[in-house]
Amino acid sequence: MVRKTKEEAAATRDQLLDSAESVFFDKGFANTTLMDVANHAGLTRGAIYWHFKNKHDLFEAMIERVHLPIEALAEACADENETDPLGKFKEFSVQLIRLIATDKRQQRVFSIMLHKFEFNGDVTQIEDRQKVSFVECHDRIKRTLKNAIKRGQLPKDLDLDQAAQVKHGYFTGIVNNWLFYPQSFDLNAMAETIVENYFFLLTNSPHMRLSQQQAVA
Amino acid sequence: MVRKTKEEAAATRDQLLDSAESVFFDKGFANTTLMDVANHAGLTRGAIYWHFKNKHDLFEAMIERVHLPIEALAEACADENETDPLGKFKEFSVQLIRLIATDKRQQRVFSIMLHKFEFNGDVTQIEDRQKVSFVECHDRIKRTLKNAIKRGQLPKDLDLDQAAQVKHGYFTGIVNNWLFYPQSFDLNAMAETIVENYFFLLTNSPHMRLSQQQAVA
DNA sequence: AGAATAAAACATTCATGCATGTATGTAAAA
DNA sequence: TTTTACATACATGCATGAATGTTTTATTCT
Repeated sequence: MVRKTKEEAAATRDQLLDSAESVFFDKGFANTTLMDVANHAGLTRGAIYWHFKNKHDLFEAMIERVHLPIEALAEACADENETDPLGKFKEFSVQLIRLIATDKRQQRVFSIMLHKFEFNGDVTQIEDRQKVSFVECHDRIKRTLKNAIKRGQLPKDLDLDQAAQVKHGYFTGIVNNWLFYPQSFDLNAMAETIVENYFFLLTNSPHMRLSQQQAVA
Repeated sequence: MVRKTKEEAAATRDQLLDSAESVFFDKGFANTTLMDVANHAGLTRGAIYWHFKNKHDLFEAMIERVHLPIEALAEACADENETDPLGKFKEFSVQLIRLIATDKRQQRVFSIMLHKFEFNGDVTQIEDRQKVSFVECHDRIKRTLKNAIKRGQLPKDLDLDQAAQVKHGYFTGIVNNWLFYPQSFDLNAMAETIVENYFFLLTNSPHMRLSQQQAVA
């Protein structure tokens, strides 16, 4: 039983990615063998080396599979022509938290990224990719907030950079903690409150505004 | 040149811990060899196996060295007899961020914990230790806030659990992001603003309060 | 249309290197 | 003389990557 058709081959590839998610989540990235992944899929290492260049290539493919659709959603919030950027942003933020809180696949992949994978000196490709996402995310938030200011939804002297930094840190921090210790609180139930608190800061906190000197400069 | 005196042996142990910090930070935990650590210290693996049980034991010792003093400071904030718990808490929070922002050793160790080490199924000891710290930290924050409420520094209907969760997530999230990408913003400069924003939420955000039903129950 | 050929989609086998743990050696301190 | 504080040497296992094998599908030639 070799040489499947194109669709069967694609299914095999997905199987391998599913296995990678499962095994990386259970054993951690560095600690899992490609044989582990292959066995879990009922295949051999030969299949992995056919579909992917190596272990890191497999990892990147696994990340991309869940990362791309989320990025598309986030990008929609940052659209200049969006007439309710703040509302859209708020809605997206709650949805994303809820998604992570309920979808097993998202939980596994995010958990792997945050707690079951380590950055080491020689594999800069993955770290670089993460940094690009990091910067893009920060930029997207800033564009969204800028549009919200333009449309009078947020104060004009809002410190955009800080607001973006706080949003990114605050949200990922809470998700990070929950993924590390899911029993510690109910993420799904807290989703709205978490988001509301951030937007409360945006509109009300004097510490989120540009200082006089910064505003002048 | 063997058989040093007690003090020299202790110095060797510290050297090994220093090397571990440096090499783990550069190459990641899983990717570094005990020979790497030994070589960096100008010693051999024999020295490591004398002072530590194995690689994980070395790791835990490295963590404890920076963890213990910080925990002691945090515990002081949670003291019931503290007359200004909120002020102490705020001061400590700023100091901790500043410490991480300026002290190279703290940066390395925290960075290793957050980005250069992964949890794998078989080594539950380290993960369990982290979870204990996690719960202790959460409990400490709650005790501190409770004392602050008792002394009229915070509203009585503050949602303690949520406030603790937000604090932990928000702070570690921002530090996490900065350690991952230090060039992205100036953590030291932002320290006070970060903290002020959290305390603004504590005293002003309606979403940080217990809902009527929760308050009754 | 049927045969021949190529190429896809894996499985199997092989060679290599390297990290770990342990066992043993050794010199100085107690 | 024993024990400490390491260094050196050894045995083991295992994961990787590449090489080769195998079968079926797709393509081309006649």
